[in-house]
Amino acid sequence: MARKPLISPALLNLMKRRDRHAWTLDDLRAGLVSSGTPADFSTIYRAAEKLVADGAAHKVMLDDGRAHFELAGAHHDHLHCTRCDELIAVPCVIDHDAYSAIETATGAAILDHRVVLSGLCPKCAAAGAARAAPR
Amino acid sequence: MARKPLISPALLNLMKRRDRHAWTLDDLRAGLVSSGTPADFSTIYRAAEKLVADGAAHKVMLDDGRAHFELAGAHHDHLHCTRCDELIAVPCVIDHDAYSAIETATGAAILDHRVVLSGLCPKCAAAGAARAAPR
DNA sequence: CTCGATGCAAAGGCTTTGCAGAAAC
DNA sequence: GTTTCTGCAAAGCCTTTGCATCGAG
Repeated sequence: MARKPLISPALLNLMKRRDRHAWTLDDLRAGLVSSGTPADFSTIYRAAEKLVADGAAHKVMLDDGRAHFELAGAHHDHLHCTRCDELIAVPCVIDHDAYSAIETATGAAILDHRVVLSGLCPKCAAAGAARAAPR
Repeated sequence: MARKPLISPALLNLMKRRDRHAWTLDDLRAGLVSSGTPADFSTIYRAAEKLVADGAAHKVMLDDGRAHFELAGAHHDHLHCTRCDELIAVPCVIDHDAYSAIETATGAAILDHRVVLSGLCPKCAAAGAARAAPR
């Protein structure tokens, strides 16, 4: 080894924050800046990819075409708020009976799944009930 | 109105083919070429977006960072084959009890969901059983 | 000196838009 | 003439990579 990594641990630390579950590269950079350790996109990108490769984080691609990184942990699904655009973790909603039924019926080998619910997060749903939902 | 659309109907026709469920812009262009109606990316893009806007098609973003278009129809989920890279339609695997439980528990307003199972499609699973799964 | 981490800058891949020409009315 | 579809070309947005540098061992 040759040089002590500064960004990777800073990223891990950042991603532990509870006010956000998933981070785009932009989010990560902004977070690093505000925590006093600004870094280049390429550095953040490489560090984030490394976390994914090491299994410490997951990469989720949303319909906005951007990658969202999150800490690895207990399996969960996602709720993408169409109003505030945040990605929130929710319990798994997969019906495992249907799941395995597909495998036996079709012969497919399902290794993993990814669910993204879309709608309003609790915060926006509450706000939307009073005001009016855009879009 | 002023000019008769050539590409939109050709797209719809193409997407009805049963040998493929979801189409990237590249797939669509290749399909149009082989059906004798080649078109520009921008034209295809605009026609596809129009189909989506009209509700005739859906746009699904996968982890490869590319948009996949499919005809709108009965709700279904997806299986993304990690070997042949195709996107296959499978029955819905959502547990609607868990689904609504989240809504009541968190106050979120879930409008839609998107599931992408990943693994081997039946064809590749069969092939993989004999040979050996790469990746 | 050697090797990994970092920043800068440029390249890539796919999507999206601006503009002008062509076709239907 | 007016409107809309189309192709060409260029711009954009993010992601990804090449290269030189820096710093710890």
